[in-house]
Amino acid sequence: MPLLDPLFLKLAQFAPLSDETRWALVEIIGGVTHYQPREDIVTQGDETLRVNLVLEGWAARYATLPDGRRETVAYLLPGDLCDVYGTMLEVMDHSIGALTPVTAVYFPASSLFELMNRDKALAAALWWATLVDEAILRQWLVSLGARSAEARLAHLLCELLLRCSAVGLVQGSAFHLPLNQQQLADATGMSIIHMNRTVSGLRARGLVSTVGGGLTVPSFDALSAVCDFDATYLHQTRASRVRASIT
Amino acid sequence: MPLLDPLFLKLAQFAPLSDETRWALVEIIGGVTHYQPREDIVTQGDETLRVNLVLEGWAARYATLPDGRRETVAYLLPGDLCDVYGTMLEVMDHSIGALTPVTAVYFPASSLFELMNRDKALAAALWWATLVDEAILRQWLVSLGARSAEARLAHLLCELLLRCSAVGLVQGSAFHLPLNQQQLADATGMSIIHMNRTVSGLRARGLVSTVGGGLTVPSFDALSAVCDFDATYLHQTRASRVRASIT
DNA sequence: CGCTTAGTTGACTCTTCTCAAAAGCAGTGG
DNA sequence: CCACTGCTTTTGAGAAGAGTCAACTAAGCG
Repeated sequence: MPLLDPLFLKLAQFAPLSDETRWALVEIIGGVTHYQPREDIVTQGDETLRVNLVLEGWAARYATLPDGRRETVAYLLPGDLCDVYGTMLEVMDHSIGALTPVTAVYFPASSLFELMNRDKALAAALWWATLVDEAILRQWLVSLGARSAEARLAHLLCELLLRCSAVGLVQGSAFHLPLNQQQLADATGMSIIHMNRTVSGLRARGLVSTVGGGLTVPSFDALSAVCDFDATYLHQTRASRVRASIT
Repeated sequence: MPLLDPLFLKLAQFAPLSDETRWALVEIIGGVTHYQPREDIVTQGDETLRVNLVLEGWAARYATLPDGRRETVAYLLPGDLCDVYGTMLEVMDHSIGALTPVTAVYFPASSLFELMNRDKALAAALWWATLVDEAILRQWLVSLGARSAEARLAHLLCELLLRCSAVGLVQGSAFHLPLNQQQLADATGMSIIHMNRTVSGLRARGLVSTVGGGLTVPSFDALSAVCDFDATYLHQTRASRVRASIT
């Protein structure tokens, strides 16, 4: 079924799912929902009875600070599941909101658990996805703690390019990112003004271009050089890394 | 067995383990190892065949940058397991090193998986621990992205106080942290000099004191006020939160 | 008592933030 | 077709935060 293809493509980086598993997943879909930009998919304090899956568009995990500032701690792309094991914690300690128009489905947590109990290959693939999410979180921490503003942005773009590529969202050689500078600033811990100047810096060197909203990366290799990007932490298989290496 | 008590105390925050589970864990211990400060417990690139458990002392997950700088992305305290599901990824994408003298045991990953398959209560408790680790990672990200240096340090200290308290490492009302300023700087993305000035700032206000190495926190409440600390993300049960609320 | 490590302080530089305002760019309605 | 509006991007200037270099002090240890 094409509906869940982004998930299947993503998990195929670890191991392809069998047709039986795919059908079983389709059968336990609880519903499809559309979200507008800025709309919450899950809000801090919500109970964790559903496992959401983004199919189209971009979303973000974020925390809101007492002064109203928003800090993004993860991006969710098509194929990304939100909190497979979330029911282990009673409530969400942060929110998930749409950044662009988003189409998502959800699975009842109980149905998904039941399926994972029967289907060890699926369980392993979802563990893998959870661990990669954690590795991404660690890399973001390294970025904020130790990389310059420019390297921080470049590293983020490299990561997003590879993640998008894995789910078939990179056509040809250029990668286009549908986020505005405020959204990028929230994720990199910069003010929007500094983000603007950082973008300008990369653009002046031809590493990104800004046409029609968002950023476009013409060459992965050139960009990865400015931030010593090492893709190991994404734990993609060799096959998918080769597919991703379109520069 | 008192040996694994830190782990049992930690997991009791989610749900107490049965005696059977405790004995089963003791039986699959693969070995005990001691580490000196600066010594690696696991090194980037290592295969993930063992699951380490810290029993005494402090360790840290860290990444090394091209310029030699070290960024700490997590602290491991007594009771903390390293990468229960690590075998899902082929190699470690970062290192784990001792900060103080450390005593650790390890479980062969295969034995632990087998036990978790039989013992759903244990599996659930370890999932819980993994999810809390991820929540901590997100909070560190919020700290680095959006909090001031002073709030960053205060938030870290509040977190460590509660985590230590949960495993019985806080005696009386004062909490002592056996880390030096360089180690704290590595974890908060500051230079050691700025960490020194930040510590001085908190000390001048009586929020921490420095006697005989490391930091001591006399009052949790006073410190939590300077960083708007909200302990929800640690997902401790009410019982353990009450126990932890010694100020 | 000298050695080593950790903590402290000062001076200076550079990154990044804040405030403020202008410019570019849709979509809307007259 | 054009003014109007709201949103995003861009630019400037000054201030604050944080890093670097360098030197000095304090504390543990053989």
